[in-house]
Amino acid sequence: MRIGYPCINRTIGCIPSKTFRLASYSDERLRATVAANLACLQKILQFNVEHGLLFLRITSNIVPFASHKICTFPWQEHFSDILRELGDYCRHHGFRISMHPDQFVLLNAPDAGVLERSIAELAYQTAVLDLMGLDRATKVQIHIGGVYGDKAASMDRFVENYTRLDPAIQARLVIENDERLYSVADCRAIHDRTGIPVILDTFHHALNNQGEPLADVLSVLTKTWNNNDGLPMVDYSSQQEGKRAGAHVEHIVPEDFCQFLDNSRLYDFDIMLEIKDKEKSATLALELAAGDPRIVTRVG
DNA sequence: TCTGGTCAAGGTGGT
DNA sequence: ACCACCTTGACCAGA
Repeated sequence: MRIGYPCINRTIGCIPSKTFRLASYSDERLRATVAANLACLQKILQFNVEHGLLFLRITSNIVPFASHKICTFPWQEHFSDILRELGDYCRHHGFRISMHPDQFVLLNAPDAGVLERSIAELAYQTAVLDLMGLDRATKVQIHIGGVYGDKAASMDRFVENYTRLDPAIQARLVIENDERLYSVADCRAIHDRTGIPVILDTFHHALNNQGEPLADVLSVLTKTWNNNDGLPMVDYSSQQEGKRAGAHVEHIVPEDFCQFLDNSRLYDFDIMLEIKDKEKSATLALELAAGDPRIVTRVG
């Protein structure tokens, strides 16, 4: 069990998701931005290793506009050395990273253009991980997508479009339950038809479920991951008091997290903390989990 | 230097 | 019809 957080570190003073407006695109602007983003990513990786946080979600914005037509700069070749170095660093430290394309990636979109742009984005994110030389335990997580007025047909379309993907994308793709449309049971149904591993989002599950207790869900979902896929992944968060249902907390709620650790004790997985204060809560989570035999903070 | 309107992309649900 | 929300706010024109 590793503990991580998404995208941004608020302590070290750099941002790995610098971007710019499409209107100000130039190859030089892109090259400079990506160089800065990768330098920042390297600092975050080092910070995490030093703090025993061996898990990190990389921002989709590491290469801005990478899947947009406007981007003709050969960033893959230009940054292959540094990407490889970062990947080597991860491997050396037993560090796991993941990526999570945003809400525009809809593999079950009925619209051909939306589907095409979605696949281009998946290809970009997969390419980053491939260039880092990371194995197929390094995942790209998406939701099933929209319902489009017919959930069964939309699930069929997801399966159909998945089977046509490049195997390099298929090898990294995992699906995650969402808080409104596709529950854990729906993801499991997709898994049964495709073999795609399922990420449990505990917070989404609390908002959208068929009454299954956490331990039951973990029992089912951890089996959707095989050896090549690495340890199962779990996204953890809880409700911010006083905000709309589904709003992530600002800071980890220790009692809730400890209860989660206890309820899940029979299963091992990596935890992504979707909590707004990022590394601060992740560090506390590590302290709260001290003594839990699953926890790994250092490799080699 | 600071701030407010706006930013590639889609779908949903609340108003 | 319009708007906020989404894994993450950041960019930039104008004051």
